[in-house]
Amino acid sequence: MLNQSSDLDRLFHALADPARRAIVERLSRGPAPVSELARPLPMSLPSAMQHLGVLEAAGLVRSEKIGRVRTCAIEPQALSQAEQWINARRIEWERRLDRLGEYLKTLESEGDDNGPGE
Amino acid sequence: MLNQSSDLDRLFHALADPARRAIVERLSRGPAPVSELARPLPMSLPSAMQHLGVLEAAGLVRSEKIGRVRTCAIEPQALSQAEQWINARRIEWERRLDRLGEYLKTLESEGDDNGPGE
DNA sequence: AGCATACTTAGGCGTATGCTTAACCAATCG
DNA sequence: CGATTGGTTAAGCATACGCCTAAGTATGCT
Repeated sequence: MLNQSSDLDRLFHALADPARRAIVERLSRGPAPVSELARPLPMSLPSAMQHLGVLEAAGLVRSEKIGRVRTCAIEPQALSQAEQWINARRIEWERRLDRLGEYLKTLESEGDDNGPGE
Repeated sequence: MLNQSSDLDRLFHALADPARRAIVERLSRGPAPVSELARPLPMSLPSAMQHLGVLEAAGLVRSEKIGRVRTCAIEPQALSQAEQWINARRIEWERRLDRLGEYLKTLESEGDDNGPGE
């Protein structure tokens, strides 16, 4: 595949799965070991670990192994990136709607009768 | 909060692809026909249409066919849902960090020596 | 009518994803 | 030390994804 998987690709992909979002939700309330993250999930431990791997690859989760326990924690910055992309889109369409509003006002005050450009 | 899952699944999945994000970015600047959305993408028209289908299934894009031209437009509300989920997570961990801060302050002022819970 | 345009549908192909079980470390515990 | 607990690796399999080409439909132009 030609895919060079950008940061956002990995981020959104990581969030596109209920199990992974559940993990993020849990970790938003505080760090936890792997087994605790896996327990509520309807799947085997290795599968849960795979999801954890995806989250870690996306930079959403950081983990450290102490003794035989790996403790996971959320990495808030990563989520911010996704938020920023979404925000940027909103800014764009809001600005566009503003321009459209201005334009319509102009038409109104000038009594011009051209159809709207879009 | 436990389950409108598949909505978010579709949403984040839709955003996890650069071609689809490119389409959303383009549509944030205003409506466009299918062919214009497809032109800049490094793929065939049918493939682009498939992406469009994913975006539409996710509720991110709405489209209407007039004559032989299908015009697509963005559906801002859909993106808001994703934003809200992300926001909710941030609220949670910020509140958690606040509580942690309070706790540490308490320890400091009381000179107590119990190990930290987390 | 004949032809171009703008999609749309159908079928197929290779890779990625998600899940499972079984086996394998490594750090405790009795 | 041997058993248990917590995690990791390996191998396999079914399905989903993303892409393609080829052919089909519907609209508009001349």
